[in-house]
Amino acid sequence: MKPEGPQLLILKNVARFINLTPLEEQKYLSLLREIKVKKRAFLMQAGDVAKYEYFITKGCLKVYTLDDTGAPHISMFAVEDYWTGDMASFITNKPTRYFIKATEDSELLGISRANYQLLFQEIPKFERFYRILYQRSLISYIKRSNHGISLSAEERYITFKKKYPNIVHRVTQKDLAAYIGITPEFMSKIITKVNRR
Amino acid sequence: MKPEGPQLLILKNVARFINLTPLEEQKYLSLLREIKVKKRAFLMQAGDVAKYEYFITKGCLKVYTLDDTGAPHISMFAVEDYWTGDMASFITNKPTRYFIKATEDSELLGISRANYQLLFQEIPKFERFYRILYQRSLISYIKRSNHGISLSAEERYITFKKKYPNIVHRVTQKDLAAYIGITPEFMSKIITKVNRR
DNA sequence: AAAAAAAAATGAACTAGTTTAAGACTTTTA
DNA sequence: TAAAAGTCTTAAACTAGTTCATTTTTTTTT
Repeated sequence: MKPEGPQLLILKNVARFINLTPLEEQKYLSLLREIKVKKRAFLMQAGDVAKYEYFITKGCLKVYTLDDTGAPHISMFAVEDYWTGDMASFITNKPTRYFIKATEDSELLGISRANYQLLFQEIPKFERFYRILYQRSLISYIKRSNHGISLSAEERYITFKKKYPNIVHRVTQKDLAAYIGITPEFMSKIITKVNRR
Repeated sequence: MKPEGPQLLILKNVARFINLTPLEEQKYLSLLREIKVKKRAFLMQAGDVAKYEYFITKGCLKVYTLDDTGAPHISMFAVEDYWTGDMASFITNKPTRYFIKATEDSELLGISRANYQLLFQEIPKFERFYRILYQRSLISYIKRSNHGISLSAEERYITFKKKYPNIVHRVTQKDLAAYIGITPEFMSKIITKVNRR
């Protein structure tokens, strides 16, 4: 049986950094599980232990925490061809503080902790794949953590818009505010101001 | 010849995630270069291409950028047993926007781009080492990028103090302010306020 | 050990971003 | 398709953090 649709997408993603033989591809796909979530459904909630790391093949999800006042802080929007999950919980087996909620009907491929570990034994090349994947994520999170601290809200909005032109229109302004780190009211003001130019 | 001092420290750091044979240890150490920098000297300046990734065996350094107003934003303090550098520049070979400056006389071990790549060929286990190292850094940068956006300056200071009790006293208040993302004046106020309790 | 330079403290006037509240608009549910 | 729930806008009063200016304290240089 030939891989298709979602499978092709994840194999292409992996092929950015490592070459797999057809046999290895089969093996890899066999370690993944297909998951579907309806809009507004949760993939994970605070208190859960993260059972999977996810690759998104369709849709959009938001990853967020709630602070002690109950206000949400979004740490990422995950769309097609992105990886997501709570790595800390996934590798330590401790409860997560994150929620992952679909903002559209979505489809994912999940790898369980057991299979993630098995993967490194069976196809050691995946150490390299994840080494490079994490290295790249690290670069962008280092940048984001600097931006969060050093840029104004307006600058952060403009940066986001430039970096993710495809995502801006797919999420609510409220969620965008929770990502940028400001109130929805101030987000509204910024957007009015920026678009006026 | 037996490894000692700085060499022992880096081998111990690596041994957290992978086991090396004595021969592999020798090979690894042969790919590293010892570097010393005096207090206030630069290891890297904006415009340079990052030639090395560094492991600190002694001292303290600050990694920072300057914004368009010339204000510094510190992205990390690197002390003994920490890894640092500008990974984006190191792997893409493009000029960095970072400065790395010693805040104390410091000693480091550096690995060049060529040797970094050679390392993965000669001792593939290092893919695993870096996979785990980057995975862990990623977890802490994701947290930091959320904190930068969602916590008040006072909360960020308290969090820093709790996480790096050994570093707080080693850096100036001004540098701490540039790390937390506030003015030195406001940092001074926060410290007075927090210590008053 | 003195002079110079940098860091820290303090305060007053300012600005970016929050809070609260209310009305208009859009999407979801029954 | 009407009602309910959530989202967006606007505005006034507020607060966290900045800016600018001055003095004191600490560190560095000679």
